[in-house]
Amino acid sequence: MAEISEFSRKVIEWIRKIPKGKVVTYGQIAKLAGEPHASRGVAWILHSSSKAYRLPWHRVVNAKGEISFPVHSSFHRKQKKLLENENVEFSLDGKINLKKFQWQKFPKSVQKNPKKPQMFK
DNA sequence: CTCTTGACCCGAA
DNA sequence: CTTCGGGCCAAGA
Repeated sequence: MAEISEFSRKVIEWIRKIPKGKVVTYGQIAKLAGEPHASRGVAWILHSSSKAYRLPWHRVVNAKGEISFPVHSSFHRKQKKLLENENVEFSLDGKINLKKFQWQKFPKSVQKNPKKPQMFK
């Protein structure tokens, strides 16, 4: 196993815990892993480690509930098919109803953190 | 070793 | 509505 940071390990761990029929956004995983702004790293970890760790990468979508791949891409069609096989519904626009299918690990109150250190003006 | 890239998210203008 | 920039991570050249 390659030596990876704790963050990556958490990301992989969380992804493996995604229940069937649920989807998670990149930002969601990043928050769960303790890095609210590391959604980019999450994406790359999936991209790179999905094969090595056998991760359900198809359950990870962007914040819009849409598959990140181009519509004409075979990956897009493959991911959509995998999700539909898990009873995940797509709208006509190809979007997923996050209200129903997003995997919410913790309540909303936790998502809004009263302490926001950075971002000075 | 450094530099670039990649399947992104969020907020501001 | 669109466009832009900042932020984080790891792997590859």
